[in-house]
Amino acid sequence: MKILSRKERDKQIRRTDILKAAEHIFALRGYHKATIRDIAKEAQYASGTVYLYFKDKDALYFALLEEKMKDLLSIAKEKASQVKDARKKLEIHVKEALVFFENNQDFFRIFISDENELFAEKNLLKSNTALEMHLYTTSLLKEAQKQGVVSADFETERLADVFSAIVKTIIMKWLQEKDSNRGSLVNLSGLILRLFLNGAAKS
Amino acid sequence: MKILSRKERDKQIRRTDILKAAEHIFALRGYHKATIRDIAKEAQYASGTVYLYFKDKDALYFALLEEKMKDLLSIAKEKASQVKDARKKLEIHVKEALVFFENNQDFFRIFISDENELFAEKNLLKSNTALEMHLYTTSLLKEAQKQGVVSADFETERLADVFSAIVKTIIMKWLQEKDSNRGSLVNLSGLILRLFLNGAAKS
DNA sequence: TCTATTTGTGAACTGTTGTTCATAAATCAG
DNA sequence: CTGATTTATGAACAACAGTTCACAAATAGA
Repeated sequence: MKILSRKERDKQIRRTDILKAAEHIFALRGYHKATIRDIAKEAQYASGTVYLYFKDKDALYFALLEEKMKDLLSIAKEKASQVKDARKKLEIHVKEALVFFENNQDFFRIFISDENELFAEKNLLKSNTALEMHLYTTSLLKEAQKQGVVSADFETERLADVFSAIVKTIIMKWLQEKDSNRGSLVNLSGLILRLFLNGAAKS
Repeated sequence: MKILSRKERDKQIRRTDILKAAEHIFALRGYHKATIRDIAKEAQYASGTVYLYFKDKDALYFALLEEKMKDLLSIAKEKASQVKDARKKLEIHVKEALVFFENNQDFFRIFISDENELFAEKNLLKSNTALEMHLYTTSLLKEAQKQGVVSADFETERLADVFSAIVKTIIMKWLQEKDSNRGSLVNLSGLILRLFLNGAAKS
C-alpha cells in the first residue's frame, strides 16, 4: 500500500529528526548532562514523544552511535576496497575518516566521549560496530605487514590502537583550533601517515 | 604548639583518607555516577563529613586530580633533569610516567576520563597542572628537535599531542589486558619510543 | 462528515543525589 | 571533672531528570 508506506517513511523522518537533535545535544553537553527535554525541544517535540520512537535515553544514544558508525565504516570499507596497495589503503582509510569527521563534528565528540565511558566503567559491552571498526583497522594493518609496508615486529593489535589514537588526536586538536586558522582536516592525512609510518625522528 | 600541630596533621590524614576513597570511587564509576555517599562510605565517614574537608563534589574532584598530577609532574621533571641527552630525557619521561601509572591505576582512569570531559564540554578551564604537563612535554620535544633527535619539520605542539596520545593508548590497552598475561608496564617504554621516533614502517 | 486509530502533549510521578543543618559525640583546656 | 570547642552524623530538603500516562490533536478510512 502506498499510504502505509508513506506513513512508514514519515515515521522514519521524525525518528531521524530526533536523532539529529540528540546528536547536537549530546555533543554539546555530554551524555549525562544532556536531558530528554533538551533533545525534545531541539527536535520541536514534547518530551513524551521521544519515547514513541526510542525505548529510553540509552536506546536513543546507542542508536545514534551505531548508525553513524555504520555509515563511516561502510564508506571507508568501500573506498579502500578499490585499491590493492596496502599503503594506499591506509591512506584512503585515513582520508575517509577525516572527511567524515569534518562533516560530522558533533558526532566525533560523542564518539570520543563514548570510548572513554566504556574504558572508565568496566562496561564491557562494546558495540558491535565499534568492534567491527577495530577489526577492520587491524586487518588493514595486517595486510600492510604482509606486504612489507609495516614492520612485522609489532603486534598488529597494538598498532591498530596506536594508529587510531593518532588519528583521533589530530582530529581533536584540529577541532580545538580557532576556525579562522584552520584549513580542511583532510590536509592532515599526510602528517598522520608520516608520523605513524616513519615516526618523528630526524631521517 | 605541638598539640595544634598534631591536630593539623590528623586533619590532613583524614583529608587524605577521603581523597583515597574518592580516587577509588571516581575510577570505578566515573565522575557523574560516583556519589558523595559512596565516597563517604568507602572512607568510613558519614556523607556530611566530606563537606568538612571539601567545599563540594567538584572541589574534591579537582583536589584529587591536581595533587596527583603535581606528584607525577614533579617526579618526571626531577628524574629527567639528571641527564642532558634529549633522547634519554624522553626515555626517562616515558618510563617515569609508566611507573607512576602502574602504581596509580585508579588515578589513570580518572585522568583519562577528565581529558575527555574537558574536550566534550567546552569547559575551557584546563587545570594549571595539566597545562604545565603539556608545556613540559612540549619543552622536551623542542629540545629534542634542537639536538637533532626529532625532526624540525613537525610543529612541536602537535608532536606533544601525538606523543602523549601514544603513551596513554599503550597504558589503556595494558590496563585492559588480563592481569595474568601482562608484565610490568615499564617494559613497554621501548615500544613507545620506537613507535614515536621511528614509526611502524619496515626499516 | 463522522468515527477509529495513530500520534503528540506535558503535567505529574518517582527515584536519585548534592548539600545543609540541628543534634550528638569526641576532644580539649583549665 | 566540667564547660567549651571541634568534629561527626545522617535525616531532611530541594532540585533535577527519566519516564509514564490520561488526555488532546491529527489523520485515515468510510
